[in-house]
Amino acid sequence: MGTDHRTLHNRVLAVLGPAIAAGEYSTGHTFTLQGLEEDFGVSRTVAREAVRVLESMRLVVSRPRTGIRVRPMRDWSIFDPQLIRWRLAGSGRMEQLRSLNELRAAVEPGAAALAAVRGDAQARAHLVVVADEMVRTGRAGDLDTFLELDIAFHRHILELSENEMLMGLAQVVSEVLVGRTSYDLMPRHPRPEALRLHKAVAQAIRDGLPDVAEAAMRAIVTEVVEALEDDPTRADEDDVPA
Amino acid sequence: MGTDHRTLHNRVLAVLGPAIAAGEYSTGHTFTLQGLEEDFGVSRTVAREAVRVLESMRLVVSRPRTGIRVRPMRDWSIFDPQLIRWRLAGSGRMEQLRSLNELRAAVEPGAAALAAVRGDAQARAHLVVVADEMVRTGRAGDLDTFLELDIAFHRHILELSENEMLMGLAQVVSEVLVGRTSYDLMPRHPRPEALRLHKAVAQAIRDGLPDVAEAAMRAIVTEVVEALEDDPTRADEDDVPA
DNA sequence: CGGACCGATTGATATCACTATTGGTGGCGG
DNA sequence: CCGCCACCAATAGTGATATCAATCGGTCCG
Repeated sequence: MGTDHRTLHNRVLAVLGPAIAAGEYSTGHTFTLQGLEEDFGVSRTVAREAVRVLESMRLVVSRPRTGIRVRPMRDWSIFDPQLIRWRLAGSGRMEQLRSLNELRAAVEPGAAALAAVRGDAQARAHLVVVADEMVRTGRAGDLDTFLELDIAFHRHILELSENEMLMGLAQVVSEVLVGRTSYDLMPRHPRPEALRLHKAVAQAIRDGLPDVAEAAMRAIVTEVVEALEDDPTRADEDDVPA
Repeated sequence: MGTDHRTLHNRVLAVLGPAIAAGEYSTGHTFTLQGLEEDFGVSRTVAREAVRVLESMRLVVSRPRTGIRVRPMRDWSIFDPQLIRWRLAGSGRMEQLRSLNELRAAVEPGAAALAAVRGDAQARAHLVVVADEMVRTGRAGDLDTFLELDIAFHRHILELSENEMLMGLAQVVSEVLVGRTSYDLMPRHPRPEALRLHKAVAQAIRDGLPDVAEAAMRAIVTEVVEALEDDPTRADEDDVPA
């Protein structure tokens, strides 16, 4: 799930990235390579590679004489799944989740409608299988498996849309779902209503009913957005599994 | 506008990135650092930094003994503006533009609606100024200035939505607009209808009319999608400016 | 006020030692 | 004779260090 920590520069990034993403260094703050070397106890090579990655995410710019400068947040590549993960780890988590879910609310209903008319029949039918699995594991309270299925479900729909950009959002959606679960923002049992809606989306897509699929998906994502706005720290009640 | 070519690793990326993005190396193809050093005549450090960037974009994975392996396209961070630019430079340009515009069609109308109710009055009013400028330079046939204004216009709306993720799409939209212009997919004079619609969006947002803004924006982006589908190689007629 | 200079800092290269992965190889057992 | 397992060695990436080049910001002097 997490980033590959085998390499040193990734371990530097695992600290530096979240720190910058969380706004601990204000826009315009400058690092020096030497400072990073000393702070993290790594060689110049490693420090530079870490900076290169941050630079490619547009979090910083590196220039001679000036050092490594934190860029304004508006420049960041905020669709980068790595950056999303970093930000979800920080204090602005709720705000970040809200933004992401608003994006999902804007995009996923349309994607569901496309999926109902574009995918091939077999792939669309498979969605119902996944939805059924979700219902089963959801009732059983197996959150880890449920998460996997939830990700697979939404990814599958985005892929059925046959639009590259929507398919690309699958990574973003995946991070949202993982983040929501790993930070205990999911109820211990998914809401029955949510399970029903997932099943409804799957069936509508299988049956080639774009309007129904869109409406049901819209219900899913708007429910999520509202749940976050209602009670940011605790999403739902429900009793504890065995 | 383009990438900073001052550094060597960026020059390597400027060749290697588009090549991978264009699919010239099939999934699973492996490079070696040594091979890259020799092919580009650069040192190991530079080759490694380039690989780090490709890795952070999820185009490749680098592992000992295996080499640097091209990942399947589904894994790529296709919202990375750099990657978008690389792909727009390649042979799949039309397909890429189509996907991007479908994304815009999904997102920008909703963003316009949000902008009409969220932004502060002064910022919303400024949009009308930009739209007027667009009409003027559009009629004059000054495509470069028009491009800048067009980018500013759409970015401004996305920023008024006060949603980080939508604001992040401004970079994507910017790449689309730049790409469409620099690859001569824009008519020499923007369509009068398009100009009118931009003005309508601006006024609706200024006047706090989300439904009107959404409808007008929808008209803009669907027109763009359809124009691409009608005639992929030539977007419009119109006579040559003075 | 403007231009030349200085030094701090990144950019680039070369080289060395280390480590992880893999694929072969040989031995043992079924 | 075939298959499985452990071990070994080749291969490539990983990390550290030293050194020089290029850049640019600020300062000092004319």
